[in-house]
Amino acid sequence: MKEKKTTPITIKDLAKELNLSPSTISRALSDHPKISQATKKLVSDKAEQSGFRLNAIASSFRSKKTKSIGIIAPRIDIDFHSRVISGIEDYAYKSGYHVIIFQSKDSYKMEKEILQNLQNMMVEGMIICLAMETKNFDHLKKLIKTKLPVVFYDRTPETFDTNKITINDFESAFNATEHLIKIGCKNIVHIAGNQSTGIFRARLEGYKAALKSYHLPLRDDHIFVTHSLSYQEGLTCAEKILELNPLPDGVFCANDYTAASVVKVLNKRKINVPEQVAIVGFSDYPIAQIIEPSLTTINDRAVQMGEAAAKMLIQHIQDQDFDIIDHQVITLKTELIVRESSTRKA
Amino acid sequence: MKEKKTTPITIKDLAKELNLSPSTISRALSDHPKISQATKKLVSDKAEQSGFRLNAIASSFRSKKTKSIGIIAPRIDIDFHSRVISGIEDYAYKSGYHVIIFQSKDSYKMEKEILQNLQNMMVEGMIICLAMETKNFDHLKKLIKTKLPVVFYDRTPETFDTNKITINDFESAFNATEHLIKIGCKNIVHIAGNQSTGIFRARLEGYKAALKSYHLPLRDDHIFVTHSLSYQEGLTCAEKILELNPLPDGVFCANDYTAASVVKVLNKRKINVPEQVAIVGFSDYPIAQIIEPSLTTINDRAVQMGEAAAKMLIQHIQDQDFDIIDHQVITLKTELIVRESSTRKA
DNA sequence: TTTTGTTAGGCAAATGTTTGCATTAATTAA
DNA sequence: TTAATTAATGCAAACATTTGCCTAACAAAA
Repeated sequence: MKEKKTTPITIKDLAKELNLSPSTISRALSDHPKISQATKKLVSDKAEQSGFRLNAIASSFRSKKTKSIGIIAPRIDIDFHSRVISGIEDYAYKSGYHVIIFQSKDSYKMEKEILQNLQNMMVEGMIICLAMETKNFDHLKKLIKTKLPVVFYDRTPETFDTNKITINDFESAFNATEHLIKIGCKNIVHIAGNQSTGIFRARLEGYKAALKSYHLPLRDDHIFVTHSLSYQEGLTCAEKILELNPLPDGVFCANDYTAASVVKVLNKRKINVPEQVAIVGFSDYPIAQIIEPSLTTINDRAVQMGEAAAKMLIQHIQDQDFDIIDHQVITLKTELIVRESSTRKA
Repeated sequence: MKEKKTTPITIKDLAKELNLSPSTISRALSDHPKISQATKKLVSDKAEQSGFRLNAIASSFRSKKTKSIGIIAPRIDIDFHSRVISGIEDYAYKSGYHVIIFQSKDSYKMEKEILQNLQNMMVEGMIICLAMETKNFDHLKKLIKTKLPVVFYDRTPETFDTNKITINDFESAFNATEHLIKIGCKNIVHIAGNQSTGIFRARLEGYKAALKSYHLPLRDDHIFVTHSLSYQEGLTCAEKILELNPLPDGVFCANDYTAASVVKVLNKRKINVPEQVAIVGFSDYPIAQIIEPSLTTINDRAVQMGEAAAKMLIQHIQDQDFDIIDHQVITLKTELIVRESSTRKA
């Protein structure tokens, strides 16, 4: 029953068959300039015809180039991350790299463990979004000291300088809040994300700054801090918002899940969105277009963020000129997408 | 400016320092029974203290075990796939494997190309969801002939037998339709997926079978076949449904995006869901809970599908007993989740 | 004492490719 | 004709680890 494992054809086999040396085969296969066109054709034809495949492991072993990059994301079944990763994979594939993906599940322990694995695997670079639990950055600093190219996205280290791709969360939040003010809101609530994470602090600050700059009062009971901006937490916040007196006339949420929850609860209570309460979310998740009324939100450029991260990383891997760069920070433009939830009749 | 590249510590270095042979170090590190506890401790302490890391590439090269599995999905920024992949990664990680991910973008050409790459990389197994374009299965048959363990999920080959994990699309669709019938619908429309794909054909058949088994007439103009079940296509279908005379009293959609579109359009036209038209979707995407009214749908077990695929694959990789198995098919139970869009007042 | 067995570890080959350097053949300049 | 140059290819080492087989040392059995 047991079939004999067919041993794969190697470069040596080809060499023997063609009466050439292994080195010539190797060079012909990688289009080396010192090999004649005739020989190259000979080799590639033979390779094709005999079903030869280059052993990538042996090749990596010898050349020290694995053509692989590691990704650590908190999880991949979240719209934002799956889009970033899609962008990374796209760009990487076009550049001849492949991606190895791990989920930290927002655990510090996992993050450290994965980092170890990835280094053993000799990836040529890494793209990382920090786990929420991560407060100690020693493992990351140590990693960077090894000179392995690393790029962080979205949730990035704050206590030291490194390569990052982010959006301007402060400004985006400012714009979102300003938009509410401009359509006439005077009493604006914010549903905030976990304050141990920089981007959510920045969004809160942006909200505050907008109020301040328009001389609107800042009320503590207008800020609702959640743990993970989940749909569930959004529902609870919405209930609490309804108890506020007077009822706010605008809500800026740090993501679209919570914003959608608020819309839903207000709809149920027959409170008109946007006339009575206008709502702005963050991230432009698919639901933003689908819910009724459709949701004004911030396009957070997830796919582009992935592409930019991959591009930056691969430049650092390949380009000599980048050796001189200590670290690089790219901030992507965001865009306020105005939809029904903040469009009041004139 | 250029820092000297610190050469990594190898097994040989450890051997020299401890006056042991490389083979002993290797065995100690992998907990070989023939090495004494004392030596193991010595070695692992020294390894720890000196920052040694085992070169996984060299190890793979020699042992022919890469501990990696390849995934080919149409895309990863779609809820269903990102959840499946999350399930795969989870299970694989626990079992000591890592995953390399590629997106075929539903292109046949890409699929073939990726397959080549993956084989060169010497992954120990592959998990594949077919590209929509793929009609010719030669590349896959050839792959399977190499004895490399492969598991397909969701969109699986139909012209030959192989390892698969699917749900019972026919039965799920039957149940969904039956549910509509049982709440009193007599005039049910189906929004179908691309009919070149087996699972969408099966869903259509399930719909038809349910009508038949309840002696309801089957009308051609009640079936709307879409290209990719997108939100946009859902909107167009919904408009066409409104032109039907009489207006249908139930809609079964092959996914939640189109279902959400229909809900949205009907809401806009002030047609009451579920009283006038009841709606059932498929897949239990996050939006299903968020839209108003919330959507009755089929839980398609995406995460479990990923876990099951990884489990099956890893068994085939590791377990001698599986050599005797030619192919294996697992069909997961689905679940009808009844929500507001099909709950009529008694 | 000799034989047998056991335990812990060493030797050296093997893995498939790449690459610096050497070599050969062919061409050109002198 | 010969030296110098160029083009095309070969040689052999190197990469870090694993593994089949061998051996030394010691203990137990005969």
